[in-house]
Amino acid sequence: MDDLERFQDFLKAQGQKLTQQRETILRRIEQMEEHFSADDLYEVLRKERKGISKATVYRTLALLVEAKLLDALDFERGHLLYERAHGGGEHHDHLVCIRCRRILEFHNEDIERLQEEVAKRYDFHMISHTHHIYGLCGRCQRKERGRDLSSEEVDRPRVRPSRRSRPVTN
Amino acid sequence: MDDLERFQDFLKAQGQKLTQQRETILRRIEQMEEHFSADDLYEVLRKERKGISKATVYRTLALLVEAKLLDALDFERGHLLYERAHGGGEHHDHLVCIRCRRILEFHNEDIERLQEEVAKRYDFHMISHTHHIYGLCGRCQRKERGRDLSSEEVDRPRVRPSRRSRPVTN
DNA sequence: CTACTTGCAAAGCATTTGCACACAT
DNA sequence: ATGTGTGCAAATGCTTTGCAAGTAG
Repeated sequence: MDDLERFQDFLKAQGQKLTQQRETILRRIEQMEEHFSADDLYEVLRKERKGISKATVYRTLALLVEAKLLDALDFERGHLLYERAHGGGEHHDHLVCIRCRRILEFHNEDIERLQEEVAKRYDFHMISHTHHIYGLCGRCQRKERGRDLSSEEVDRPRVRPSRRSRPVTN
Repeated sequence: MDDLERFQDFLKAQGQKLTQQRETILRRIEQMEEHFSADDLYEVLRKERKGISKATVYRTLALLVEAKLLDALDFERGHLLYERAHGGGEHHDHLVCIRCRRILEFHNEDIERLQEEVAKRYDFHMISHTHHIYGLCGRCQRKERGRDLSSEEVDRPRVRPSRRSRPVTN
């Protein structure tokens, strides 16, 4: 059972339809890079003359998240990023390079377990979590060599966005 | 040395001024609840007839974050929340109740250590991190008793925001 | 058939910005 | 004085929505 069937089942289950646009979008997503924004996807479709509106892109992405075929991630203030869902499998978290915006994934069983304990200690029923580590990836550390890494520009990303490179928040 | 002095020093260091508005805002923040949005603060000031514009509220919050007197948090898609910075002290993370929006704080040294290891393993220079656990606080779990907790309404917060209660993303 | 979808343009929201005026130092 | 800061309103950027027309089942 592939994603398309899964999507169709999901849609049928709520009396919704598998349209041309929805199918096109699902297929195109299979070839997107790991993390993409609604606009990234819209641009790709537009360049390929698929004639799908931005509204439909947004609506379909939301459906795919509901169908658990995509996960929505929220590291960049101002817009969501999507990634293919690792089908019920292992959860993963992210290392986000604040310089080049590259995103690495990690999974650590010990951390997963410890956070369960934390939740229990607070009488908290954990449903999901996000764990983002912000910093410089290997490549960017090397580029930074010589520059002052502790300067606020890196160490304290500002809240006031610079529109070019988004700030990192806690 | 209190926050006001610290802020003044920070401002002076960059040739900026401590204005009436900035002082009023700083003082008012000391009486805000733990986590507040720019708009929460603006509303309070407006009700108290302080005559401070929204633009100034935003500009001042950004300054306070730069001055490390506030931290900006980003759990809710669409707007930032601020909290008083725990002066250089111990970092903490958050448990966010998706039902009542209450936010609890936690600190776990083991997790902190493990994530350092993860970063190292990926040749990543960690600068900051965020770790948010979403779920139901004890109070809301009890209220939920009898309802179907695994229903998508709770288990799979949708991307499509309901405008009233914001969705949770990963 | 007929309810669900789409495209378009307009609306929303939180936040930022341009500008003329006001104010700390 | 003079460079900063402020209020206002307009601009942004991403995302959602209303509505008339199109389409899947």
